[in-house]
Amino acid sequence: MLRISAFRLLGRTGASRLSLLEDFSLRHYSSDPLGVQDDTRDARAYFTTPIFYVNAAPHIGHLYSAVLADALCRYHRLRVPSAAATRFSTGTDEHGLKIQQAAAAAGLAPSELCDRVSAQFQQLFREADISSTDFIRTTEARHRMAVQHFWGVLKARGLLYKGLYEGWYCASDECFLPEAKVTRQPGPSGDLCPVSLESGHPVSWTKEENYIFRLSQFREPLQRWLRGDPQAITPEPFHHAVLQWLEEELPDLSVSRRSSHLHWGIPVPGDDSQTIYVWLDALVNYLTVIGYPNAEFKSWWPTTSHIIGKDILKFHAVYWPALLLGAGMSPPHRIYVHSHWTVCGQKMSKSLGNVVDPRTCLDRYTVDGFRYFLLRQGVPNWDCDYYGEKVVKLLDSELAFALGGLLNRCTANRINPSGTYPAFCTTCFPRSRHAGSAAMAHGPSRPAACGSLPDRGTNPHPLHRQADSQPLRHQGSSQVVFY
RNA sequence: GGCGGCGUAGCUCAGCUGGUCAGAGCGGGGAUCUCAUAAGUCCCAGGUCGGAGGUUCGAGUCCUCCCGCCGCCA
Repeated sequence: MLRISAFRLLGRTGASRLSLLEDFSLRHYSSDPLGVQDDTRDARAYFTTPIFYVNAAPHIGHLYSAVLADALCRYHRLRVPSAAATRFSTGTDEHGLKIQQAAAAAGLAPSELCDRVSAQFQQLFREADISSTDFIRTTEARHRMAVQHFWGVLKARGLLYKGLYEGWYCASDECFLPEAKVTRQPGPSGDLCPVSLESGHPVSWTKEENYIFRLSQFREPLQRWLRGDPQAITPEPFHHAVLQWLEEELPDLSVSRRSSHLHWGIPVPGDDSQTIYVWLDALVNYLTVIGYPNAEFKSWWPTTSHIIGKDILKFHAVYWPALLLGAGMSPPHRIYVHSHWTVCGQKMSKSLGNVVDPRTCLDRYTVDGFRYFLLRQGVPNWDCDYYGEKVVKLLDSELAFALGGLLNRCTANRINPSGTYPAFCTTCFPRSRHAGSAAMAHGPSRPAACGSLPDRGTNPHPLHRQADSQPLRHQGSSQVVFY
């Protein structure tokens, strides 16, 4: 879809904004992978990525979420150009036992660790040209206030109660587990130790008093919400998956932990012995950003679209809507779910050593190139596979040869001696923060602007590299490339 | 074991709500251009739409059974 629309944009002379938007609305691209049929057209829209846990450096899955959200956001801006109509939030999730433990291991205060890793995410998103309007960190004061207020609302509505929880608890995963999800493995001393069936992390029998959220009460309202809005969660298989979860028993949710064990978080209002469960804490960020609990947030909620990975579907499609209903609010307008990227057919993992550094990709394939690849080759419904050759071939074929070839022909002196070009529509191509973006080039200045682009010198296949092991070379040459 | 999702050209995927008896990109084969970055343009081959039944005037699309993969529950 991007190719076609880019083609059309380039081909048009003096395209007005209105006719352009009309054109878009008239076209029927059934290949649109996200099923974006924005039925709240001309309304303001608020897009969010998940907030990313700062226990590790960002990977391409994080970037993929951000790029998807960015694309949706930019698309909405094209439809509704007013600066006040679109809002896009991303950020970092900075509370939790893992952060607490990782910081201790590194000899840092948790806040120092958070500052470092959050900065990495911010840097990545800047480099990737993610046009978010907000970046939130759950350690901010406004967030603490929002969460505590939200808690107070739930409490006032009788949806929280103190309960004694007894069961297996996994500190690493920060969750309680039913017996069925626990297995035994040989421990260091040879005896069998209980571990999580999923993660393999140790679990221990825990008996403690926590605050419990009456999640079970929302099983039917959640079902009604989803059945009443088949588009609430897309793609459709994920909608089905959530409905299936709701066919089963939905037990109440423990939403706090002992402060003596977990102190890096937000204390329960009026009870310092308990810390608010990190997922409740994290999910409220979506409200914090838009001003909750001040009344202003209502102008952005619920016209909200969450872009999430499938691994956190349950939190966003079951717990979060239930919490919102409990607090007297509507669930989000849309939840767009994407799958994961594998690398050469294998899941990324540190132990395999195949984690792909997104900043390396942005450098190697250019920012727009890698963004294009993620959007063009990504299929939300399925896990998609990344390998260097695939990226290179796609960019060569579609950007360099097809689109780039068109540009070069149009700008060649033999073909266009007067150097006359249509002006770029600035609505469609807002000034990029990246120097050298071809979109900046218009009119006679194009050659000069494009001259700053990486060129291919004498190498006929500049992006053809063996298994993304060699970086693109920049050579001094008068020839330019569209990227 | 129960429930749910998925299975479309060599590869990656569109094909939503039954109706030009299936398309795109890549890959493959052929032709052509030499203007522009040794690239472009055009044409072609390639599909038991997992298998078998059924409903229907008509099914990739609906129903049943079977096979395979994935997920949830037990």
